[in-house]
Amino acid sequence: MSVQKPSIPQGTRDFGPAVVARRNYIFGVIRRVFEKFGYAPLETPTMENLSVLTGKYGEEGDQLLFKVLNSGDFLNKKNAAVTAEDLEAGSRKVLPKIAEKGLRYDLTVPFARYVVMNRGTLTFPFKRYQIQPVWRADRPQRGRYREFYQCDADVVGTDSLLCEAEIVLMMSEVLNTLGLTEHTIKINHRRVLGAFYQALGGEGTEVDLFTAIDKLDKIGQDGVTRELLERGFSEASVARLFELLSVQGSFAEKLQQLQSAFAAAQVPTEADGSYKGLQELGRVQQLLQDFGFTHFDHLEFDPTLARGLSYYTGCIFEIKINNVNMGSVSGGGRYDNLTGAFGLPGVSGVGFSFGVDRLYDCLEELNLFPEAVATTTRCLLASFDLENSRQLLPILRQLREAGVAAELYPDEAKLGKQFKYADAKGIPYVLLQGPEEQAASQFKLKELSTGQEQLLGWNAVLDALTK
RNA sequence: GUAGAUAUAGCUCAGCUGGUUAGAGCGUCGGAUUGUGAUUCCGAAGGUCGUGGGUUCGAGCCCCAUUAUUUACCCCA
Repeated sequence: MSVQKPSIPQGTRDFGPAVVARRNYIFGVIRRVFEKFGYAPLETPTMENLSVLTGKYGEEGDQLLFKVLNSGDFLNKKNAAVTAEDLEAGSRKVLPKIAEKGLRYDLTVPFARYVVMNRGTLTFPFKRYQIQPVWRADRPQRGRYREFYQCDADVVGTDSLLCEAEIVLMMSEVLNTLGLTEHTIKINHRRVLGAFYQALGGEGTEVDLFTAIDKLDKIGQDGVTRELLERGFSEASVARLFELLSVQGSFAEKLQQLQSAFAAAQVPTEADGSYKGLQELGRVQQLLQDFGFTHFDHLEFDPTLARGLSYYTGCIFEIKINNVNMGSVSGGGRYDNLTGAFGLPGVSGVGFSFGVDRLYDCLEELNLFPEAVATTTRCLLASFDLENSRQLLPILRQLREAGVAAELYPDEAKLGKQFKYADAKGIPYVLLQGPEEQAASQFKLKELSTGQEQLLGWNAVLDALTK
């Protein structure tokens, strides 16, 4: 039998020790911010029933679900789960009979399911964060993986715009703590997009309009124009749209300009004469100001921001790192009827998600990972021979009892090899006690970064390693 | 699903219009140094050139197929 080359599935990765340490650093920053804002941790199963997942992400999303094959021989003649007629009818008919579970596609839908299942025991408003991997059967490419981590924070059970404001605060704090200062937090409102659609007089479909608008910064005005004309919008409407989108200036100025533009286009208002989308965006900005938010230069009202997920109904968010060519590292928004699909209507939720894998790629490209964090071992005990190793074992124990991460080189090897090992692993100290030191009842401690060696008594060694 | 690119040592890559025994850097291992890493010097191991077929006196190089990887579109974190 020939030896096969090992491999891992497309779009998945191994994470070596150094990478895990740096990923944990990112997780730690995000977790601390979430907890500081009062969010509690939640974990849900890797697998959900397909009935929970399907139909929540649109037709494309359903195709990107990883399905888990049922156990058992479903083609067995007796008690066959799949009949000849099923096979005749095609995969649509066969699939539900051979797969009833799937890997989670995001963290929001499992969260909604959890809320509905536990509604009796939860205290509302319920704030939860969740840091777990999700899977998508996508074509991998730059910044896109088939298995990746999301870090979600969501609130359900309140309409308060304070939640939206706090999302901006959390986004800003995480990015600044990580050193990703060249970022833009983009915010828009689904009802603003809706108003655009109304201002154009009801041609085409909302979805076509929104997905086209969303691409503006990517394919430019010409590209968007071409796409809209193909989708049945008139040239006059497209011209009108770009007039509306051309608003300039500060957050407040853009709101003001759109207010007048919508009125001029006779877009219907709420009973109180306002446009809800614009009004809510204004309130969020006001709340941030009252809180003392200081990074308004990184917050942008972007009327072209659309985002694909169809369930957003209020504010929508997205983060772009400006000095790295990478898709968005975070996104989110409000959904008025999050739990409706599971039989609990009228519960509003708002939340957002960080993509750790993309954040990692950004930090690496910009060289923003702090030094250190690499190895856990602080001190390597080097030995001269087996007898010496035996004598070092109690020393090893005492170091560990003192809380010093320490290891003894397990094989009989030359000192050079042992030092090389420490160096390669990033271990800062090497401790040894050969015949010379033993005679003097002392130890030799070498700090690899400086190359300095000291002859020390046991207490001094402990001092040096625990300080 | 659509389109392009790539595949040569553990890693990153050279390899001329097709011509002897396929190279470099890094890494690994050994030695210079049987009590000292990162630095220096010397040496060694390591390749069915992704796989299968074809053209040719001769193929890492040309042609066809196939697989894998990767980039872009769609969509998204």
